[in-house]
Amino acid sequence: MTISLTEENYLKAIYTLSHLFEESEVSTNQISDHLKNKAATVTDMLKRLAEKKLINYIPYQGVKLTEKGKRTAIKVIRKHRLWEVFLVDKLKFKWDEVHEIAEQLEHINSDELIQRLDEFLGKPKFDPHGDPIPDANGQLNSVKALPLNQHKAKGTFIFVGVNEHSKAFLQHLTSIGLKIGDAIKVEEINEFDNSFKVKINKNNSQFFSNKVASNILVEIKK
Amino acid sequence: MTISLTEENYLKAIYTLSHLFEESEVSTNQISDHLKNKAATVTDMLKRLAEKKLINYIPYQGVKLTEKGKRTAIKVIRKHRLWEVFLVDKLKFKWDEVHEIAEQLEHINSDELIQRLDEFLGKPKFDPHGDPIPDANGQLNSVKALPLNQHKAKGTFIFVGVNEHSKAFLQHLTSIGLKIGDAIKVEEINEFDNSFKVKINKNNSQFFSNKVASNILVEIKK
DNA sequence: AGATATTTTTAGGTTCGTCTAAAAATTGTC
DNA sequence: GACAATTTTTAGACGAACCTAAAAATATCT
Repeated sequence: MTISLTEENYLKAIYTLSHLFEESEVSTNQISDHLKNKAATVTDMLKRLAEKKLINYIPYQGVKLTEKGKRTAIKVIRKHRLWEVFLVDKLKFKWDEVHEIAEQLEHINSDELIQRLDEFLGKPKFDPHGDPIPDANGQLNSVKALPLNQHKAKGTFIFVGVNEHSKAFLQHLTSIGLKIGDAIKVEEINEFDNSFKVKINKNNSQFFSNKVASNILVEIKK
Repeated sequence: MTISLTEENYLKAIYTLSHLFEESEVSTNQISDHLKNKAATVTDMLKRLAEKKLINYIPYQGVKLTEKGKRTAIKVIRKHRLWEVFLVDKLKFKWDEVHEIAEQLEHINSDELIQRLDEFLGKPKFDPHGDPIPDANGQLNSVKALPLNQHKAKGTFIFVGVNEHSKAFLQHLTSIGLKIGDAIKVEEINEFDNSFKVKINKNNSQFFSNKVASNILVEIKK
């Protein structure tokens, strides 16, 4: 059974949406917003994916991926993230330039290719935005870092990833001089708007709105 | 105006077929054989390509690429060959394993990607089968090497490319120990069947049927 | 609980890329 | 030059992936 490029994109969308908080059912409208398709179009596709046993679909009740659907989605995500590493590490693209190209490359079909690409890149564990890369068996580094704004106390953190992948946000981080791996020392938390005054790598003072802080994933520095 | 993956494949097919001998018109049946589609399907597509000014099409008379069509076809060929170099040089695929994957990769759409890939690979002039890679302006190294069987005299040649890209043929060449760049010394030409007795790199004696010799492109060794 | 608002599905239509069967044009032959 | 063979096009159909408009189911609000 073959899975079309479009079907792969639906599976990926369902996977992503179902993991936004804890694992949950996904509604037709959520998918339609995410993929910018009409809800009627989504319903059509959900029926076909259910036919193919890639999702469990009960009309009006939302959908969940089956094991098979989940495997397919994770494989696409693996490919996407590996290609992003290739584009940044080998072709020297900036981290805000690779998403659209990886959206195309993720659909290239060849297990051998992915295996060799993975080796060529040194079996990376994270993509350029800090997102974990599933291994060949679909295992994902499950420890999810928390957004900076959920840490309610001052302290020093390591910037390990982003929650938002838009060009605008990524370019903003670049422009203030923040990259994956940098240290972020929280010096003040403003109660009234939950904004943060921080120092990046000891010498670069910056101000983060709560919105920015909510999209910066950090680990506590040991 | 966007050109679909399918349209790109038709343009590439027309380009390839029109350059088999000297530049010539291509018939509906030639395309239908090459792409393994029915002639009726080809006719439909030719009408659409003509609409888009990618080909000149006169019913019953065959087709020719317009300048625009030619540019598009050459770009796809450039991408195909660059990706083949990537697969062989960087990912260590064998030369007989890369065609199908490159058929997919050739449709990835990003000028920036191709430019950077070209640089990453060291701006190669030939792909792993010895086919010339068009430059960014679509210029092709026009000096076409001749098949070994068209040289009617003994002498020493350099193996620079193949006329036939099937897995079976490429594996055959590998199995007899012949690779691009090797010297081929013609020691005998048999008149009755135009077969060749040769020596590869001074110590490897081989026998080439005319069919094999017709698919091996060589230059005279200086 | 009943009325209203929202979400989701159904019904019917479009374009792309394919097909088969039949008709038309071109080519080859005597 | 007429008839046969071959090539090509036309006509009509189908599945995939989208759409709009309308109907049905579910959720919300007093």
